[in-house]
Amino acid sequence: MSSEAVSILGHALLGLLAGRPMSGYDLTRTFDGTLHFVWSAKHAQIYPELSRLARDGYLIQGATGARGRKVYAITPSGSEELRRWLVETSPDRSPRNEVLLRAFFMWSVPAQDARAYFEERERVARDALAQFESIAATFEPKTPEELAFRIALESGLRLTRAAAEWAQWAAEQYRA
Amino acid sequence: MSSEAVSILGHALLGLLAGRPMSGYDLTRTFDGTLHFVWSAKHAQIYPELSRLARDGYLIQGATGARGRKVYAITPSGSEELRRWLVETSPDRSPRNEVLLRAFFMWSVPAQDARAYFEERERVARDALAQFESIAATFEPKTPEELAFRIALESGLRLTRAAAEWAQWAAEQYRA
DNA sequence: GCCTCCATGTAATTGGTTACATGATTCT
DNA sequence: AGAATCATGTAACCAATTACATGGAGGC
Repeated sequence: MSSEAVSILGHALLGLLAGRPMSGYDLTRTFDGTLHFVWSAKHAQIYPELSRLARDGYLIQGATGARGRKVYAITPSGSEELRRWLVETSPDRSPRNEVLLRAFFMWSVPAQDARAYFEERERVARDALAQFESIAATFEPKTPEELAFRIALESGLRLTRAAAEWAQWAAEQYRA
Repeated sequence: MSSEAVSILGHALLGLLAGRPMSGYDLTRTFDGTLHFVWSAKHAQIYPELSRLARDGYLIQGATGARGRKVYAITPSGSEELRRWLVETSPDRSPRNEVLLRAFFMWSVPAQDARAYFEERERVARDALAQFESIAATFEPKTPEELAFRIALESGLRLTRAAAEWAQWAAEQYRA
């Protein structure tokens, strides 16, 4: 077992596999797709982490399929570790925000360049917002998993809308 | 000179030193204070990065003061690199969001625990919001630097308010 | 004299990305 | 036959945190 501490990525993998058994390849595509705006991970980080979680008893690896495909499933010990993380610990990471960091230093460039920066930020936010809105328009959650997805989507809608409005307001502060 | 690529932290240091010359110790305290919600860095990362920036000609180190204090100032080459970063490149980091990642997996715990999670998120957001509001109440920007700070603060106000409202809404979705 | 804060640095480790490397299956 | 996709893994490197290590200056 040799239980080492589980990283955030490890917990993310447990969370995804709590839904259904998947391979490293499937998980990699999930990070590229659904989870793109939430967390990211490359296969080079995922495969070794799966090995570790299996070694420590949080996952079991089923029979190897075609093309060497390895499907992992969560164990009771893995479910318990996921639960413990979700209900007994809190997020404490100070989230780094590069958009805001740059905003801090915009006084050092011509007002015209600063304005262009915030206008571009607004455009990017409005594009993302349109994407979120089109998903939300046709999505009616029916399962607990789908409700959780809808809640995450709602965060995207609200925070991205706020970000777009902020960027617009900021651009106006640099008007000549 | 040996110009290597400058990291985001390197650009953050250039941005701070564009305001006024400072020591590594001063910069460390700035990351702990004003920049706490925007970017973080420990002295163990800052000191070697300052050496690198000085080696590559972006900074110059003035005379060593009391207790070995080393004050760095930005050079014309450093100012140009800061400008280039701000106006000719864009933020591309996919921001990781642990709060949202956990929300994704909340279907797997009892509704009561999920509700408690979002209620706690709301509390944390409202506390931060109150802090931002009290700063904003008495702050009237007079210099370009202060305007940039006010714009960053406005982001804090708007995004944190949206986060609090989202968390409240999410908690309601898990009502019995 | 002792405590706190100022001040700098390195070493060890973890987390994450890019690059390297290989091979099977399916589609055209 | 060739291309795209499925599928896994390792090595090298960069970014970031934690721990280790040292010493000066000022206040009590």
